[in-house]
Amino acid sequence: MALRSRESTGRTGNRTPVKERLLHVATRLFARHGFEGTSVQDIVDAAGVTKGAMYHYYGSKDDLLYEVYHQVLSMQLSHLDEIAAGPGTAEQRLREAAADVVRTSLDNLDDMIVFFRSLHMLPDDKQVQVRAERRRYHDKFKALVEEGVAAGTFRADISADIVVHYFLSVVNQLGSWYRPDGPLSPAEVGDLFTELLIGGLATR
Amino acid sequence: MALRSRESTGRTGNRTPVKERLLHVATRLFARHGFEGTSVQDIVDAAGVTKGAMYHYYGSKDDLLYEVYHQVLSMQLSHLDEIAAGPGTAEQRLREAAADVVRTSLDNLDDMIVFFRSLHMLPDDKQVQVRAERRRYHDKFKALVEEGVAAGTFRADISADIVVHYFLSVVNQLGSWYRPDGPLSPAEVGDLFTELLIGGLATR
DNA sequence: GGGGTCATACCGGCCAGTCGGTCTAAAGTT
DNA sequence: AACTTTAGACCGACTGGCCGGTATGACCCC
Repeated sequence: MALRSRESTGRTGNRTPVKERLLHVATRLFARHGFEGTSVQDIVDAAGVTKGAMYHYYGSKDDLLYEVYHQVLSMQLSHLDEIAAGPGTAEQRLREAAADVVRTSLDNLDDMIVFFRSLHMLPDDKQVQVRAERRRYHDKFKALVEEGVAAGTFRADISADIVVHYFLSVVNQLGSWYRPDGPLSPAEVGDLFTELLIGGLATR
Repeated sequence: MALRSRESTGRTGNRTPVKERLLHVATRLFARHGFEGTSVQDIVDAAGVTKGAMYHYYGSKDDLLYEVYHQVLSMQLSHLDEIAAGPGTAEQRLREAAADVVRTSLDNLDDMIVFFRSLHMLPDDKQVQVRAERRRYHDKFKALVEEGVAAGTFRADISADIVVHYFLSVVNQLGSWYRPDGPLSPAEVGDLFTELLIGGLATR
């Protein structure tokens, strides 16, 4: 053996670093078979390494799961920060934010599937962290809605909290019905859902 | 031993039949800890019986899970059938249907939590059955939307399929944020969400 | 005395995590 | 320039525990 053709890990022609490769295949497997339905052995097999490698980079199987959450959450939160602080009326920025969160979720469908299905498998302390991040997103989104209400653009008889729960539910469930090979692109779905949201919010 | 104080299963003063009690505690535990996070031992302990009892009434752990789905789905489908066939305009009936599905879901929150989180744990054949039932619900709901579009009440530029996915997502996610001890009753949430849906659908 | 209703003991399999070890390449050392 | 040391990257056999499911038989009511 030992024909390890330099360039680090060989076997298949896969050249992405082991650590990221592990996270990637783990996300995929978690999405397909669930967290509990995926053994560590499955993951390392799919990544073309062994358990030693995985436990070298990650402290536990839970760690891997946490990384999935952290990655997608921090990405979406930074998007929202940027949009909320940008120019435009409250309605314009809410439209952007809504379309963006749908689009990015559809672009990372596997992460979303894992997200809404396996949160409860995390150990309590990490679960608290995730919920806190999620809450920050929720509140930021809510602030946008409240701005629109204050401006008279949106109806005031439905609390912003409920509206946000309403719309983020739609986002979190994307993975349960959307098929990438279907007729609608992520951007199209984003636009349609944004329309439905704004329509429901608009004052008559 | 053998101080079984008649009245069937004794230990605690619980008098509901064992079979239903098992399903009930199983639902509760599945909702709290997930399907895979709940062992058969946990279930029978909580029900105050032993494994012998459980495997007497149910063929497997999966069976228990399937019962949860079947129960809530058939209930909601029969509701929808009745509403759709009832009197009123398309909009009126859609309002009723939307409010009802939210209300009944909130009244059976544990079932909903299990529902959207553990479907993938079912063996393939049962999963197919559940999806078929779900599809019937989806299609019936969709027909209502299409009726409203045909009548000119709802906008025609958003496909009914997307609208149904949109709203049922909201329903399926209820378990992830609603707290029974919160400020809103199930009926209130139903009304608010119905408003948001109809508003988004209405022609301008 | 037979059918329904459970209890108890037990098995085989899987699975997260561990641990000692190997390989390699860069960093000192002389 | 050869030689040693060190540290990171990764391997893979092993284990201890849990978990779904089964086999067998006791108890009770008709």
